[in-house]
Amino acid sequence: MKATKHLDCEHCESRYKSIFCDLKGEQLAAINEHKGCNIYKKGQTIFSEGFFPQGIFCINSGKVKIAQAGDNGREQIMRLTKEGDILGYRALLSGEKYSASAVALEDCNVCLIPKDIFFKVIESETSLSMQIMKLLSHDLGKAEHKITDLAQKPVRERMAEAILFLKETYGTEPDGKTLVISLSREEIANIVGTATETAIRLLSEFKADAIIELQGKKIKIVNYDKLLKTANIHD
Amino acid sequence: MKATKHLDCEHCESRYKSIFCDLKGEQLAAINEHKGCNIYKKGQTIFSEGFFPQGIFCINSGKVKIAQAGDNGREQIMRLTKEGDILGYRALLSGEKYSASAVALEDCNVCLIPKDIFFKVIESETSLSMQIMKLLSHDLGKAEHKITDLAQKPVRERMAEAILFLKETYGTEPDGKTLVISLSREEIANIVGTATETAIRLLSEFKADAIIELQGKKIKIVNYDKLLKTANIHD
DNA sequence: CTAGAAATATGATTTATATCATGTTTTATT
DNA sequence: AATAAAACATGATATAAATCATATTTCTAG
Repeated sequence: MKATKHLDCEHCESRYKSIFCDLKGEQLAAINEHKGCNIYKKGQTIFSEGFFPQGIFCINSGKVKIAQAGDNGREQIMRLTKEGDILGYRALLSGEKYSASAVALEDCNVCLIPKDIFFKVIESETSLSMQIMKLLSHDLGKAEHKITDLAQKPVRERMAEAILFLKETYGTEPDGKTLVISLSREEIANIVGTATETAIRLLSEFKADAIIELQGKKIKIVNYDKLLKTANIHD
Repeated sequence: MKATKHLDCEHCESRYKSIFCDLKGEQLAAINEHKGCNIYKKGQTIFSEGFFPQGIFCINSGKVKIAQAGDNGREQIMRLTKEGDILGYRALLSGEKYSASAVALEDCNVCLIPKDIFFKVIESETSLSMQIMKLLSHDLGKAEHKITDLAQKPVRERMAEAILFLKETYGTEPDGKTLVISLSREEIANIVGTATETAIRLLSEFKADAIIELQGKKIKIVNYDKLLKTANIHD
């Protein structure tokens, strides 16, 4: 982690996509003045499970994974985030320790808003509270869906769903097929909730079934319909 | 479902344990005036997955399960609630359809606050927003923990954890050991995320291991330490 | 009070998936 | 460029847990 030149909130491209999109004037100025900006290199930890939050992080650029460590040490990836997303709000708002760690998947520019400033702004701006409630309840919906999946769906379906999720979250290259995000097989396994070998095997199977193509860590979806069918999603 | 006599919010015992505990005066009056009170018999559905919420439910008395239907029709129980808890806020706040159904586990007294009243009160009362954010982020933390559990822990450990969870949620009879809540084996399986037969077998095993005693649907924890150890919980 | 239907229990069998083992390729480091 | 280390790949095997099958008990409705 390394401090970097101050990124101005008012003209921050990422802000428009964030929960702070409606903020202006005094409140925006307060955040802008007190926040700190840092660069995290790929692989660096932004915050760690078990610690108390000191504020809330805004991602200006870069991708981040939020993962929980299971008993056996194996990580479970809960969420993947990108520019415009905020990090660490769950723990901050519930008054608990971080229940997961945030690790940069690539070089990131991240700002930290101190907690007292954040709470002050929340109190004076009802629309922000609403945005956060919306965000939290959406997250909760996703999490609950994942619970049902894990409890009921076979790994193959979950793998297909995970690939769709990666496409949805980070999009594709101009060809509309190759996923922008590059993850290790182990990380993919930790999204799906399976053993690394199983994940590798399934990806090979999908390739053999002409659903995807693989080169290195890059995944190209060559038969979207079949992938969708494999995921077995209803509604 | 059957309308019942109006329950007065101001003197509602359950309210003190709820997110509405700090409300008073005008806002409380508004809710009190516009809400409806209903009785749900055991087994009746309070709201159903896939529908848009019309308001928020307050449980005055009774226990309720919140469950999601998986593809195969099998239910996954997400949460269990009791008097003082509110229901249906996730969908209402995210602006989505209900992602789960709520079913009475016993006869319940439930009030419904229309959504426009609810939103009006939220806007005029910052502390309520904070309460809701706290509630949502706590729920989210629980859900994420469950995801890691499902992905990584064996059924036996999850079953032990589920029994501890039932004790924590609904408490015990005066003996301090017998769980107050009675669930079918199938429902227990749907909390743990396993097949009904497996749940039955595990309960029999726990009994054979002198961890619990069983009579009918009643579960008595006779060796709490061993149960805790079986659940294999750290921190 | 009895018949039928659920729910519970338990055994036998199958199957999905984890684990173990080993080889190959890719990536990082000196 | 050479060597080590990590990531990837794939086969063989083990095993946890699902499914299938069939009693038995408990609940429910007439």
